[in-house]
Amino acid sequence: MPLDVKKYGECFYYSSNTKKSNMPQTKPIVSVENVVASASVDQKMDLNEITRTFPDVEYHPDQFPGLVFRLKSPKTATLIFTSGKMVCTGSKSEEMARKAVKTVVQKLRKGGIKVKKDAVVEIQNIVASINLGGKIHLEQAARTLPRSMYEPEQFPGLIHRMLDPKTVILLFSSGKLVCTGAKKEPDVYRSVNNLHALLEEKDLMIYD
Amino acid sequence: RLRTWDSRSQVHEPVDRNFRQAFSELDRLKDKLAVGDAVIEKAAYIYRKALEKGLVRGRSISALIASALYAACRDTETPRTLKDIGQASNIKRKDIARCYRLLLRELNLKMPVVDPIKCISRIASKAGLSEKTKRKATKILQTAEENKISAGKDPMGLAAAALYVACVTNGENKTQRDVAEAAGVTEVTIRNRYKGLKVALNL
DNA sequence: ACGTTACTTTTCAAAGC
DNA sequence: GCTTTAAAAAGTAACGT
Repeated sequence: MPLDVKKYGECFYYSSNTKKSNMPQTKPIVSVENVVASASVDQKMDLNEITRTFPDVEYHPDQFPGLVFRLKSPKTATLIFTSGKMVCTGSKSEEMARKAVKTVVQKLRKGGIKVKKDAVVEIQNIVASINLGGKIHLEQAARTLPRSMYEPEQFPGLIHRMLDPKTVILLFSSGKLVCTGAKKEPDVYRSVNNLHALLEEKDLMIYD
Repeated sequence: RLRTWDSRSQVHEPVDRNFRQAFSELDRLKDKLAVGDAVIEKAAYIYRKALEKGLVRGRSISALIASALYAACRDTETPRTLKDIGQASNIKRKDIARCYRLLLRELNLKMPVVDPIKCISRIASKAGLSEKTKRKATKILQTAEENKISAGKDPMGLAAAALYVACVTNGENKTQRDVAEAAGVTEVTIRNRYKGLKVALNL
């Protein structure tokens, strides 16, 4: 469980007498679910050699040019390409993603694969789930939120494209959200706060 | 039938060739889906806009026509599902849905949310249900929307469940399977929507 | 009529077709 | 555009029992 859940668990609501009118009634609970990072060791890699020394990897060059290197801890999947570039998915935090890439490089070296430099890691995408603590009036939101699409025949959530930060947020009538596209964790929080304030402002939240 | 559009086209340009192909396809879909002229004209208008914006480049014309037609149905509140358009056009539902979302984004179109009440007639006629049952189902859905249990749910599933409940209360002998088949949803979906319906309606 | 698994949507990088 | 990887949300679907 993320640190935030415990923190918010103790003091979930603002007391009604101190609540400012423009303030959300609840504090959103945010949980980072997945981090995608790209990395590069800046050298050519022999994927067949890696396949020979690590029997658990998946490498089907006719299907996909990347080799799949899975770690049990942190539970991640790293794609390794012949160029020495990599893509690491499945981390629950930015730091975990960096640690996962380091672990992969360490394992390669222990297996006898020469890797001269340490990998340079860049965070590409962060996916988070959020609970706003109140229901959302979805069809009203579909009419009033700009850059939004709500097509229940195709998907139960409303898709909203936020411009700043540039993220995409999926809104569900339960009051839960999914925020994706962020490159920094603070951008997730900014996106959620922006949207939450907007929903409050437009009277699209329903609290019990 | 498409003389209006032909006269506006410039016969020797590639654009015209594109329009002729597009509109003959639209004409074919018109009969298959039994939609009115107003819907076809709207679809043609949306397609023209997409062409002007260069959205056709590298994309299948048929898929775009089908998507424009779906968009026109949505805009005119003509109840046709992606499945309907898919079967009539022989284009995968997923591809039509993807093109449709692209049209919404790139042309900044805003569609009304599908009203399940508008789906009742189509399902009822396919399943051969009475006018009385249709009226009952409409009332059920009106109450359901007031209790906002519709959010996020497939409009066809909601309408099908309402019709099934209406059949039971009116003593019309139709099985969940009959209604599900007419609506293009599964019996499981009717059962699931029915659960929410009986809570909202104290059934 | 269950339960399980799997698919729908969004995001992003990688190399190649 | 497609291929692969991961993850959440809630709904629908298709299996098997």
